[in-house]
Amino acid sequence: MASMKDIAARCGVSVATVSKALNDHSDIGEETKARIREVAKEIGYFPNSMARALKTNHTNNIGVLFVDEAQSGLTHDYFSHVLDYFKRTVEEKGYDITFLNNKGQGHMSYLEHCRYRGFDGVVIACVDFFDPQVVELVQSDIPVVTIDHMFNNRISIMSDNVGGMRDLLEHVYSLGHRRIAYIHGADSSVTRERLSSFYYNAERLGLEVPDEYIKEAAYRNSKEAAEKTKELLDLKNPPTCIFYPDDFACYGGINEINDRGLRIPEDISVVGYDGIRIGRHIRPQLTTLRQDTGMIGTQAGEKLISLIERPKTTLVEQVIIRGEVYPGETVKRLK
Amino acid sequence: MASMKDIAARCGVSVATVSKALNDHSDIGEETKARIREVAKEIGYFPNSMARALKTNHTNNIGVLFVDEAQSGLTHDYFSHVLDYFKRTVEEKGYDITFLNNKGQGHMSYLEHCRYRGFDGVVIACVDFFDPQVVELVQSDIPVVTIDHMFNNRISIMSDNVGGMRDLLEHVYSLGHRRIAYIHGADSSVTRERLSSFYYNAERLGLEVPDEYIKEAAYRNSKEAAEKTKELLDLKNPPTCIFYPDDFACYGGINEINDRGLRIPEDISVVGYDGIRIGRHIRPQLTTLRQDTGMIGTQAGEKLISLIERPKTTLVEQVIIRGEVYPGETVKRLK
DNA sequence: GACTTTGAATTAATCGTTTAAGTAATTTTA
DNA sequence: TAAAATTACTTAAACGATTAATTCAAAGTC
Repeated sequence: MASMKDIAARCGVSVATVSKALNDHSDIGEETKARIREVAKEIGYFPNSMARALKTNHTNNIGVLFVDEAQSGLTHDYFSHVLDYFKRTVEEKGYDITFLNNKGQGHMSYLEHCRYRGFDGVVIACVDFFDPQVVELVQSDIPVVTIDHMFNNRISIMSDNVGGMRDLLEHVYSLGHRRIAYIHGADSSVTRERLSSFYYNAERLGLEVPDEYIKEAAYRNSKEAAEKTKELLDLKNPPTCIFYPDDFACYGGINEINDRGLRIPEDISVVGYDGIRIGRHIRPQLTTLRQDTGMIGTQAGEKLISLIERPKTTLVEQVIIRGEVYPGETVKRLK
Repeated sequence: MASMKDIAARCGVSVATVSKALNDHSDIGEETKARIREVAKEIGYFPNSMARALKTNHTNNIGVLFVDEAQSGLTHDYFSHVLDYFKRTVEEKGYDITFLNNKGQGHMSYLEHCRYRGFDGVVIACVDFFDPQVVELVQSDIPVVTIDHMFNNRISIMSDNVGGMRDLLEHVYSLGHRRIAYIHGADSSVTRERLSSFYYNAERLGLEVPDEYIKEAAYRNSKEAAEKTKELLDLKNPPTCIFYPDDFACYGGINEINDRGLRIPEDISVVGYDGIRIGRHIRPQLTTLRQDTGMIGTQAGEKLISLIERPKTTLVEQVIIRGEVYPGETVKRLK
């Protein structure tokens, strides 16, 4: 409400002087600066972000594109934690975050929406990375950081799926398991990484992986996971341990197993992926790979701001964030 | 990037004409309008929201204040769903949402942050409603909708805690339970509503509620819930059913009960609150009160937009959103 | 003492829109 | 047919900031 004009009037100087004083330019006298700053505080002045953005071409606002299939990514345990850390990181540096969408006035595309709002940068996660609108946005001149998907010449923050799957497999192997099945998620770059790591490390460890041990079920879909579990349990030579697409889906498998009167982990072992909070609060505690959402969100924030503020000197790279095996109680030590 | 100036140049008209044509004013000829619209589409013109906001004093941007204790409310299952629906509702009407915070540049208060960004309105949930900065914001002239907390002369959307607790109690009563304990959450207006409804309806149903049946444990804290559960189970005359602050906390109680070798619901019944998604995917399915996050979020969005666009004719009221008992499998039918 | 430099401010243009007020041409009205 | 009304524009100011260019006085230099 209070503008520079008000301060200028009260101090008997021009608006330009006020602007320069508040931005601490060198060509304003110290006493004048002090007086202006005092009056500014007194009348509760804060700059108008729109006016400033109009002139400076930067808004201190970051666009967030998190679009889950049906939902908005907000209700996705893994991504909501990532977003939470991202938010805290950028807010501390004076940036705000606004959700990107393509549903609004005039059906703007994501890129158009970015220009409309003048976002300084964008973080993208949890979307269909083959959506033409997403591709268009990534290829534009707007600073972009993607999470869990790589693009050429763009910064991405990647959860270490290859290492995570290796660690999980080694963990389970070290507990004596040799017949391990993997119900993987729907096709995506994340799925491919985990799956190829699974095959690679299984071979390295000398495990046999019959084709019928590999199934597909949608992420976060307990029903599909239960169905695939049923198929696995019905095999002549069933696995001793089943890997699931994620923790949520894993509970679908657990239900199916319990429904058959089998116990976990005594009769069969299960392994999730993500490390969702509730998994540590329900018995038996889920054996899973805890993805480091804190580091992923924080790194995404820091890299994006660096890219915005120092485009030349910011290294465009893929940052790999390691996860950690959470031992839990759902994998039995064999013999 | 493309501005009205570009369109004006290409069409050989003034910028004012372009503005009026695109806003469909009546004093521009139809053919001219058509031509301008065509060129606008052709060069991919979209208005600059900052410039427009500067002039019109409205941004089509809504501030969201969701601040959980440690977290940001994003990782809170109940609120993240509410926010998700809120987001969809307002985005469809051309509004964007930006998170409010007081951590940024110059440590702006929430209200200052609102003025800085020029939010057309604000939705508040999941915060400490006694925080002076929150109070200041609510009392300001900015259109506000609060969720789950009432302020005088302000619109609020309230989950029906009184009705929810009544329905739960009646449900459990109808299954034959007479000794019902309640571990309630930390003090807040929500807690008070539920607790007083618990007492009121217990009396109405002729239930005796000994003081030692009422305990307090923090929301979403499975450890505290487990401790209180232990105290309840150790009573000379333990309850046959325990109510928890919320679903998440309920799992703490379930663990404690299982650790004692007691079965749910055969030996003791438990009841949560919220209706979190995972509760329907883990056996035994939680008996709980499903709060209607969809309706709460949607109503909050619609009322706020109404307040923004039609301040005079928008009824300032408390909208109560009923929940629904989800029967689940954790309450035993007694005889 | 005339000339340059430095310091501290002001002026004016600009960012991309919106909109009240003005203008010129055409049409309507009596 | 002259005055009034309508149509279709343009001009110019404004929103609240930033910043290049300018001014003017005081101080420094030779």
